[in-house]
Amino acid sequence: MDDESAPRKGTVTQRAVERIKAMIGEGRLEPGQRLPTERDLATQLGISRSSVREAIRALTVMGLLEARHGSGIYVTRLEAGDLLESFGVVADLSRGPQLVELLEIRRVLESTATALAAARITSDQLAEVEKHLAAMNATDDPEEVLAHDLAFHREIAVAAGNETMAAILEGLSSRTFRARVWRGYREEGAFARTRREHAAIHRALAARDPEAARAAAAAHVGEVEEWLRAQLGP
Amino acid sequence: MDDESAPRKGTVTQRAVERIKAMIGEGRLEPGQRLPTERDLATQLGISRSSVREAIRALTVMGLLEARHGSGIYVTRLEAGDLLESFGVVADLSRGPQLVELLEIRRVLESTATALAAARITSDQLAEVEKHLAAMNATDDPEEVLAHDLAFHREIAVAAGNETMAAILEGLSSRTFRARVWRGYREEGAFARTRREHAAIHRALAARDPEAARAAAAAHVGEVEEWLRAQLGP
DNA sequence: CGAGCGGGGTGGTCGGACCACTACGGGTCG
DNA sequence: CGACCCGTAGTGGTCCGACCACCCCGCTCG
Repeated sequence: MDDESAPRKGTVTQRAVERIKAMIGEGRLEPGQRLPTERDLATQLGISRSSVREAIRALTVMGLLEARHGSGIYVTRLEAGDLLESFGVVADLSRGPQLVELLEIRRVLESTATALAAARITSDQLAEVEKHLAAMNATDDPEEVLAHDLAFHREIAVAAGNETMAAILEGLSSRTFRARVWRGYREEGAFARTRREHAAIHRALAARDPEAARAAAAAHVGEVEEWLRAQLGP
Repeated sequence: MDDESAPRKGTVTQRAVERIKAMIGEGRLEPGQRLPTERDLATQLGISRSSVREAIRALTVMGLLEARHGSGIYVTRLEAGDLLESFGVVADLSRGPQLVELLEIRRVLESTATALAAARITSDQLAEVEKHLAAMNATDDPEEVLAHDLAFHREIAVAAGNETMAAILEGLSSRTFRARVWRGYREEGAFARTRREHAAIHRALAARDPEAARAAAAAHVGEVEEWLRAQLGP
């Protein structure tokens, strides 16, 4: 005796996923709100706890829910960062030509974000960018350089004012992704060139020059892109 | 007595996810390959079948695995379409300002893709685009118009030659997403304008003019973007 | 009044049973 | 001889009940 006429399509778990997703989509479940117990959900949906758990697992991976051991299940803030967290696996698992495609996308988005940032960045944010730029140039530890490199671009993406774009770029620049590509790249004397490119980006930001910023960012990513393309060619 | 030193961090299921993901990342599991049965995997990983199932569910949502009832579990082709399938939920669940951000991203990517398509599109692909353009203008059924509209842009994205970008745009144009935004948009006499914009895009493609194509696509998405921004403002 | 310590409730894991479906092969019929 | 049908073994899908690990909150005791 269900409260609703149960759709007969798909597996039980899939139906549960759709129903919970719909509840969130319709606003019946607010961000941050706590869901009923797994056991209660099982009763309400008329399915077993195992199936409920799989549905929750699926929604957790999608970034809609968050399970806290011993506490309960909660709806995430539903912000870009939450929903695009799993986007990074694409970058981590892509290979060959697909890596070039990803860099092409990153070039487009990164140049746009940098241009927007040039027009909107605040003094505080600019200071933060400069901090990472200096730290990047002050050390030779590849790990630390990479960390500040990531932070450098992340700060710029945030300054662009489009959180969703920043989240996507975050995924496209995930640690393992860049580590994989740059391992070979950096060994070809690209270190100095990278510094110059970063300096150029910073200069354009400080000058509040969107066009220069767009060009500098596109060139920066384009360098890596071209190198990768050459690696795959022959 | 495990075969490997088991990392002690995180839940059992999460560890299983990481291990299987790593196997795929390292190439030990090829695309299309069949995995051991859930029962065997449980034994090999030293965990219960329930946990294995949750791990598989997670990897399925990520687009890495595909479970076929009665047959087995298989690695997907690992192409952009598989991995970005769940990307659409972002578009379906975003609201308010986040919708504008998504349209901003779509404008950037769509204009780039259309420009690339103008340079690379084949005669066959162009004919396909024209087919959807004609079909779109030949009917008044909103459902059918929307379907051909989607196909129109999808064909262009494919012609751009970047499958990953096409997959992202596919998610950014998901059926429910556009239906939600356009419900109001279309009612404001935007129907005719949309036709003109589509015609302009097609003209630029036929003329193999990337710059014109970029501008037409940017204007097309920008129209909706501005309308949505205005809706949210006051 | 505060720190420590429980206990109840939550998600996490486990094992085993059964169901639904697919794939494959042997048997049958034309 | 070949195409078809059907049974069966094996797979993922679902369910159940038990127990574990952890968090939160209130109670107690110093």
